[in-house]
Amino acid sequence: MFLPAREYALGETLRSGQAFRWRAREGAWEGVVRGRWVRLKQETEGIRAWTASRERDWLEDYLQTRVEIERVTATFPQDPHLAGAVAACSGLRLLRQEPWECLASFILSSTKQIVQIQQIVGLVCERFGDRVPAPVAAYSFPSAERIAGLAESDLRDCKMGFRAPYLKATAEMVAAGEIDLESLSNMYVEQARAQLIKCAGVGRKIADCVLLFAYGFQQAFPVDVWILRALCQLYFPRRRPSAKRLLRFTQTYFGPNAGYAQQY
DNA sequence: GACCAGGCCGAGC
DNA sequence: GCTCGGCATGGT
Repeated sequence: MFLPAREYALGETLRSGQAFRWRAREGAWEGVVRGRWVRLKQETEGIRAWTASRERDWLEDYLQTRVEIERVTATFPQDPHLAGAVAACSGLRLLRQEPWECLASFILSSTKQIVQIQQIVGLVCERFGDRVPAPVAAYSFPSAERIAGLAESDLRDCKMGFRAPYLKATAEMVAAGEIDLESLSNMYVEQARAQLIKCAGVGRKIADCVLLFAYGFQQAFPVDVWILRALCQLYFPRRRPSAKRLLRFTQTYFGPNAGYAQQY
């Protein structure tokens, strides 16, 4: 099928560190979205997709192809740093991922480099996910129930180290219904963030990643070590802003689409 | 061998 | 309230 999309940088989007399961193969991108294998290829007027399903809503939703990116970047503050970033990454989008996979993946992300996160997530899917229909071996992301039922050692064997008990505890909370991931989309952002932070291994940064990459809360602004360095260098040169001051800056300066600004 | 990587948690001020 | 060490694992 074909998804029309203007100004969409597929490759940049899929390897921008928001999702960890895409692989480049023969000039296309292969991955699994909500249990469906799909192969994507950039074309001038949009994105070509090969997949078993004939429906398209799930893929348009995931890729956010209907978002008019110029309307988003137009809300950014006038600022040479941001203008440079927009020019350098034109067409970059935020995806709309499945919440559980996003939450679990970012629990596994702490103090790991992206290649290693990809490796860990890949192992988890291969070992505990289900095979999905595809021309190559492909697996779904294992459900919270599935992970909750595993031994911590099974998880550690996927090279996730000290993150294993966090992932297991969070999977147990989700499986037991102590946190309802579905319901978060109907909440205010602060309320949804407080829910996520109840999970083991989830603090402000990981919560904001999930709010932004899975739920589309565009005000969420994940501050990782790299963003922190960039903010200090670009906006607070030769000063030492407190964490509180810096947080307030991210929540006011960048406007209603701060999360997009962060990604750029 | 030392140091660091898309943090979080718990202890000690 | 804030700061700081510890936490696995793999790569420079």
